[in-house]
Amino acid sequence: MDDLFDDLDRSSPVPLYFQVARQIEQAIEGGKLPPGSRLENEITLADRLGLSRPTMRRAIQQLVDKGLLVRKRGVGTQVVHGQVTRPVELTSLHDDLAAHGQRPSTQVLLHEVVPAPGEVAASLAVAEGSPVLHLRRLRCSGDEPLAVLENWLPEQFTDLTEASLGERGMYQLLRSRGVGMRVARQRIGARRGTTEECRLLQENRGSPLLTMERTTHDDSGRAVEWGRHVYRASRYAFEVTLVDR
Amino acid sequence: MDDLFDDLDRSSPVPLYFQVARQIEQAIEGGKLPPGSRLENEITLADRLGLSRPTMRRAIQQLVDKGLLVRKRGVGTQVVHGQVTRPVELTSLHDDLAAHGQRPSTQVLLHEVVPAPGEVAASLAVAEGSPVLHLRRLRCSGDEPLAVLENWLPEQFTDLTEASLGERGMYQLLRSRGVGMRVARQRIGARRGTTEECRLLQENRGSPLLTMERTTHDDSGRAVEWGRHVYRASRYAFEVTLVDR
DNA sequence: TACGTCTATTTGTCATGACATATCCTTGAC
DNA sequence: GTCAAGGATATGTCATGACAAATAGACGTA
Repeated sequence: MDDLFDDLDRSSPVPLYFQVARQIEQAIEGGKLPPGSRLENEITLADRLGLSRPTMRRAIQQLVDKGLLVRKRGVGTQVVHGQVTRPVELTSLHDDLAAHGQRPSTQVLLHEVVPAPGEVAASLAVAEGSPVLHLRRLRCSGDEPLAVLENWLPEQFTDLTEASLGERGMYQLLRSRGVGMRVARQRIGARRGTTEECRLLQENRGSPLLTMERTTHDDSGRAVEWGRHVYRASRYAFEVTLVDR
Repeated sequence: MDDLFDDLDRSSPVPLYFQVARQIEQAIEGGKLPPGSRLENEITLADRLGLSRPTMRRAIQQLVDKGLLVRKRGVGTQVVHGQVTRPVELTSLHDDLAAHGQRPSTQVLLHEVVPAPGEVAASLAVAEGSPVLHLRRLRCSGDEPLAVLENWLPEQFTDLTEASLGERGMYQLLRSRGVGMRVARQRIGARRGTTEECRLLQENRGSPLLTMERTTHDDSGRAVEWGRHVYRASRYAFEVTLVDR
């Protein structure tokens, strides 16, 4: 019980609360903290690690937000029962696939700069008619088609090349240009696929598809991207963790 | 700019950071803080309200988590562009509908206590074969059917009556019994509806439906409920806000 | 003009200390 | 034996103080 933690690196740029959170998370994944088990109280833990209580609290809170821990006032902190799943985070489909050991590939179906139509302009909060980059891509995992991704990006990104989009995910490209994406609002629904969508995705005509509409904002609050995606319902699902605070 | 805030009530049981967060939120909704506008720096704000900086930070952070604000080190805090939507929270469909002024109603299709099948037992983290309450309900909004809700609850809730479930939402019932729900993991997908589902939902045969599988845990980390729901894709969608921290 | 440097501003991280409050368990009274 | 009161324990809230680091703008130099 006592050797749950390795030493902390106070010279590292990685914040202390983050180092601690990761160690607790690993302890949970590794079975050292089985589901339902109780953590020591935060004051003792902080003491043992030579940390202040706020720092310790922040580490624990981070895992509560991830849905791994549950706290109850006057009682303590416990590990949540049940299998640990991976929640959706602010990543792209491309990154998700790569992280799961898949081999993502992309085929650019459409790549054009057009004047922003009304709906697009409203979602991106740019002037109607201002130049935007309109993309339509087919995303595959291995040999299997997985999703049709349609996106619009504001003027500052109209120089993204078709070739670069074929190789690296859109989020990766944006990040490498120094864009700090912070918030995304998604709307997840379902509908029958169009004939063309089903053809692209190698599904039978009229198959049910999972739809996702998303606006992503950067660290200045400006819209960076608006997208309408359709996924093969037979191969894809969204996972979400909700926490009440 | 200066009269953004009402006075704070230090005797109220509502935490100060929460009172502040709500006031900022109202200022955003009311247009006093338009999209893209910058907040004063947190030290000044804290001073003006007679608060400490950590408390002010916590208020702001709460709104960042909700996707309303965006912060950037060395720069400041800004209001996110774009329409403000309501993210899904840890509420039931019943509560959601009621909050939107709809008139939710429920028809209990099935209400039985059965020995937990393997899959259910695993999701609820109870012994296989232990008694569980198995529910199947049709949820309507006004006159329109909206979803078929199938749920399993562990032994301690097997005494929930069919009548009570017809009147109040399941989450409401659980809360009134002192259950503090804290974490839920959802998996959102899509598929074609079965013949019976489509009949219940008054959809054409084979219509696409939005599916949701969910496990809810209470503040002790124990599973409280496992559910498999199907929603009419033509009338329902999930909204999710993701924040990168 | 163009470029790099310095500085002011702002958020990020961390420590210490205090009191409030929910919960559980023990103890004691009836 | 049952119920109520009280204490122990843990998390929740809040204040104060300090330093680190990223950013943007001003300034000076080539």
